[in-house]
Amino acid sequence: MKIGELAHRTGVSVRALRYYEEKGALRPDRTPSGYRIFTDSEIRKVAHIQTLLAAGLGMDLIGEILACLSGESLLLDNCRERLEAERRRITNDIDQLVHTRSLLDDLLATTRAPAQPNPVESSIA
Amino acid sequence: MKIGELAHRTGVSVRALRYYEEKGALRPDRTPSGYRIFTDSEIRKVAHIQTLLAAGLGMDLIGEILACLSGESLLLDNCRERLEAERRRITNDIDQLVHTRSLLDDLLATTRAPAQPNPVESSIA
DNA sequence: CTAAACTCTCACGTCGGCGTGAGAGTCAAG
DNA sequence: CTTGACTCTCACGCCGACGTGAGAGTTTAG
Repeated sequence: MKIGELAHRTGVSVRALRYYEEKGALRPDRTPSGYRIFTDSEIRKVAHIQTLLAAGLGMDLIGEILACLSGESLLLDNCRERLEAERRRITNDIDQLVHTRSLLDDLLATTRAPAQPNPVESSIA
Repeated sequence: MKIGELAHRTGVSVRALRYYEEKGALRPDRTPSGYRIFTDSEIRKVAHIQTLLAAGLGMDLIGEILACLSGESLLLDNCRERLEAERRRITNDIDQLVHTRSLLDDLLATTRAPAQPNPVESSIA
């Protein structure tokens, strides 16, 4: 498929897709005239990129990761260390967010407290 | 205390403290000559600002929150709604991060799996 | 064959949370 | 009174993930 369709099917802008390629996260083929051609599997990759971006990883690292994965699996040890570092950072972020959420709860509670039925928490809380 | 000491005691740069004031999150007095004068309680406020920033809230909202709190408690309903929206966003972010973390675990596992002792998870996991 | 719809490659604009001088006033120590 | 450490107010710089034209070629429907 061409870039417009991929954009439509992933909900990601054309510009963003080109940017992902620029960073090495996507490696589409080209038609003789220069148009990018993507396969269905790229849809999943785009979803992964979005997920990793949302988790705070930079495109440079994501590019390396996807390059390792699609090129030929088995990441360089170098790359593994960076991934493990990111994993630790994410765990810290989670703890931090949980803490911050209770801070917000305090703010919301101490300023007024209308009766509230149990609001069904995050799957983890 | 003056801004340099507050910076030293909070670990936040002088520039950042001035920026927080500019956004209405801090409201220091001034000496006749124009120097900002902070009280000890500002130390806690700065910590809160850092926490909220790390959780992804913008300085504009943080400014409103701290203004409400320090001015006189009881947030405007308007402000409460925004806080509750942020709370929901944070819960979503947490779920998202937990999901992303397991994605990273998959990546790290499927590419190689050396014996690993239990690495002690986040307090919540 | 033509016009609309897509796509291509530059390349500059944006936004937020500060960093980093520039130039000038202020305060404490000797 | 001077010197050096702080502080003040502009105001431009930075970085990352795109947005947004500009100008030009490609493809497809009628």
